Amino acid sequence: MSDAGSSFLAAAQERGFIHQCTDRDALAAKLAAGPVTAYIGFDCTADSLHVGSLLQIMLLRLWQKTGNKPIVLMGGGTTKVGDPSGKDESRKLLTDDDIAVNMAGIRRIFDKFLTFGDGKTDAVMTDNALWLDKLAYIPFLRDFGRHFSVNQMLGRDSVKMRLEREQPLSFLEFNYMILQAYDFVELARRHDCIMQMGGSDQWGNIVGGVELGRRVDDRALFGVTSPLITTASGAKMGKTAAGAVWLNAERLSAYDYWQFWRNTEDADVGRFLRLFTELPLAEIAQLEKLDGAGINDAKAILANEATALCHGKEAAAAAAETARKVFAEGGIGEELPVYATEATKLADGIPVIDLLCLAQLVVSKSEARRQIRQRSVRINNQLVADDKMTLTLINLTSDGFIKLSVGKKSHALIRPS
RNA sequence: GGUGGGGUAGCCAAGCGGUCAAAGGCAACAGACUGUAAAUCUGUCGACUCCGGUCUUCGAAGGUUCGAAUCCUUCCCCCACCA
Repeated sequence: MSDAGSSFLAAAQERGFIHQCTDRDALAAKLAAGPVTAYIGFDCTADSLHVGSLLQIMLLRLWQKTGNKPIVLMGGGTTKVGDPSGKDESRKLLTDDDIAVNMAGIRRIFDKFLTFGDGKTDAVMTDNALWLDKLAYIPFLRDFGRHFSVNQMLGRDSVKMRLEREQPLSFLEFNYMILQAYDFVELARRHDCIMQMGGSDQWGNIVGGVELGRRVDDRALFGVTSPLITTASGAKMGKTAAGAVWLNAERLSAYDYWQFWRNTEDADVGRFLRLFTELPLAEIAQLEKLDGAGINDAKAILANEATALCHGKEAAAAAAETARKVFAEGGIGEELPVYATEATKLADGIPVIDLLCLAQLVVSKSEARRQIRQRSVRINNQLVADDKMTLTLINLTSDGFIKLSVGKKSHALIRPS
C-alpha cells in the first residue's frame, strides 16, 4: 500500500474483483504514475439497476477511492442497438423517451456510490448517444469499420453462441461490439480515458476497444473484467421471489434489500463481504471463520454494510431493527409494508383471503386458499386454520395493526383508516 | 419467392380426436429439519368457488366434429436449405 498508484490493482485483486486484465504490468506502471481515468458502460434498459450491476458499481467506487477518476458511461446510444452478449434473444427496442426516463433513474443510484464533480478524481457521467447518434454511416465505416474483421467477429462468444444455438442475431445487434469499441476510442479522445472495466462477458467488447485504440490512434488502452458472480449453489445472483433485486427504494424497499443480503448462503458470506462492503480484509477474515449459527452475525453485518452503501446508514439501521423485532421477537417493525383498509369495512368483517391479496402476500385468492391449506398463513402469529375466516376490529393488536404472515419470511401490516 | 421443420403454462419439453387444466424436468412457493443458510424429504404450483364444481388457456382468426392442444383453411412469427 506504500505505492498509492498501484493500490487499485492490489485492492481489487485481494477483494476478488479481477477476472482478466490486459497488459497488467503496463497498467500498473500507468497507475503508479498518477490518477488514471477509467469507465464502465451501463445500458439504460430499465429505470434502475439491480444487484447484477452492483459489482461494477463497487469497482468504480474502489477505483475512485484509490485515487483515480471514474467515468460512468450511460449507454443512451448503444441501448438503441442492444447488446447480444449472454442473451439468447434480442431485446425489444426501446424508444428515446424510455431511454431518457431510464437514464434519469440510473443517475440517482450513482450519486450514492460515487462523488461527482470537476476535481481530478471526481466522477463524471456521460452518454454515448452524444457521439453515436450523429455518426455518419459511410464515413464511420471507412474510418473504423475497416479495422474490424468479420471473420473475427463471428468468432466472438456473443455471436458464436447465437449462431450455435440457432438463435437469430440481427445485423443491428451484430454492430454492438463495434460501437462499444468506438465508445472507448471516443472516451480516450474526449476524456483521456485509457481504461475500461466491465463484467467478464464484456471481455470481447473491451478488447475490441483496446485494439481499435491502438490501430486508429496508436494509443495504449487497458481493460479489466470482473468475474461473473453466482451464488455458491450456482444460481445467478440477484433473483428473488419478487424478481430482481433493485437498487432504488421505489422498486425495492431498504428493508427488502437488507433481507436479501441477510439471506446470503453461508458459503458466499466472505466473498460478498469483500465485494459488496468496504470492511477491512482482516475483519472479514474473522467474520468468515464463524460457523454454525454464528455466521448469522456475519450476514447481519453484510446486510448492514451493503444497505448503508445503497440506502444510507439510517435506512440500514431501521431495516436491521425491524428484522430484529420481526425475527427475534416475533413482533412487528416499522419497516414492514403497511396496507390501509377502511375501518368501517373492517368492522363488518373482511375475509382473510382478501386481506392477503390486499397486502400482496399472495397473487390470487386461489393462492391464498392454498397457502392457508398448507398451514403457512398466520394472523398476529396465530395459525389460520380456516380459509373462510373473517377478520374484524377485534383482530387488531394493541398497536392498532393486524399482522399478516405467509411463511416465515413474508410479513405485512394492515392498518384501518 | 420455393421446400421442409417448428410456435404448448415463468423456462425447457411431452402430448397429436375424448380418460388433458395438459406427463416429465428446472425455477418458484409452502411444510418438516435448522440458524431468516445449504442439502434433503413432503406438498403446492391457470382463475373463481356455496369445495359439488364452474370458467378461460396449448401463436391468431375461422371451420369440421356430440367432442379439438390434437383434423382442415387462412394469417402472423421463428429456424434450416434452396433461389
